[in-house]
Amino acid sequence: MTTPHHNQIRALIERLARLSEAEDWAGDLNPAQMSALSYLANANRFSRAPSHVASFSGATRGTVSQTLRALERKGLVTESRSPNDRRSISYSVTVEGRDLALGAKALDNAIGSLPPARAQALAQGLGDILRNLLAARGGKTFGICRQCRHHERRGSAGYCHLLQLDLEPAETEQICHEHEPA
Amino acid sequence: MTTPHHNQIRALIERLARLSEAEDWAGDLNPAQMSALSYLANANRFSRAPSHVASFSGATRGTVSQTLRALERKGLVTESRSPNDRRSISYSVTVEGRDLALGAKALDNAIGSLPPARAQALAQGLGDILRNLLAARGGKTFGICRQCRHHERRGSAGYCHLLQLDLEPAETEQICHEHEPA
DNA sequence: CGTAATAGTAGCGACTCGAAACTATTGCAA
DNA sequence: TTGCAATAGTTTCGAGTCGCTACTATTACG
Repeated sequence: MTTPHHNQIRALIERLARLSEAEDWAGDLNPAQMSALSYLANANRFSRAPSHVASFSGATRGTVSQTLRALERKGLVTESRSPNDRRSISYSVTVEGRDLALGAKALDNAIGSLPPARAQALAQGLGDILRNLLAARGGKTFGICRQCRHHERRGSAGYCHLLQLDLEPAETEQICHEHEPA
Repeated sequence: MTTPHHNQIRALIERLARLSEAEDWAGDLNPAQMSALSYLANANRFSRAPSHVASFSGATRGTVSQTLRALERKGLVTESRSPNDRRSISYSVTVEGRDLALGAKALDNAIGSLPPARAQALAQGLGDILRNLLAARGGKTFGICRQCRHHERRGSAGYCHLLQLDLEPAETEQICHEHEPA
């Protein structure tokens, strides 16, 4: 029993994303690459493996593997194997990659014209939808470290009770694949 | 001057769309095909040409041409050439295509769980963003006939002052490529 | 009339997509 | 300790998207 409103909102979300992605092509990247690059630029050091990107984007590991190779060929990310677990790989974003990932897009400007109160309501509503969707499909939340159940604030820095690790101030603002809502 | 909030909202929109599109693949259609099919299922008889789909989705005519051929091979749309202008083509959605296009998606359920007031605010905010974005890139609005500047209501039916045509009741609820906000 | 604009198509190369089959490493249990 | 299962990532495949450029057909207009 979905009212016309639900279809309308879904249509809006998908059309906005499609128009926004049409812009990515101009910058020598396609949407999947931009999405992966943007994720890597905001993820902490425990969350930059191909499988994390796959889980975040809803794609398979095989597809993500190719996307990351494409990004590496373009000099936007570099791969580094872990000494602990020699199966796993962590990708780092280069300076060029960071510039590309953090650049402002036309959609940002369109959002920026909104009154702050409306933007606030929008962020909340979209956040609710995302949580509902992830709950339904059993996906991870990929939230910000600082807002995690396992996070303990220590001044400007922090501590993760799950990994039992001290966290630098910058790390507490990054995306973590272990994130769980408080 | 984009505040962190703008990036966050854009990230939410793109992630929601990406997760939603990941579902389309399961149903033998890819996101571009589903988007085109969904558009055609809701567009009026003046707005079902390849160039209209291209303008709506932000893709090129060449790309859309191939997408529509794929949909035709799958028996979801049929092409019909116009007797008036023999250059132009109008696509119609078959019964199978309509079932596929109008089926509910997981994202709809996630949206359906929102309180009506929040859903209302969401639809307004997203609509504002879309209008801003289209104004910036000079795109058409592709709104609903009934909400157009050229529309005159005549009982349950209507009249278009631009095309100087009588409109059947069902047509006044469809998407029109000539749509201009009131 | 002829030239310009419009509508759509064809072919190219790079890439995504899922699926399935594959290698290499690590974990665990008998 | 040995052996099997789970995990992490890659490879290959075919279908299809993507922008791009070059192309045909039709229509509009000066």
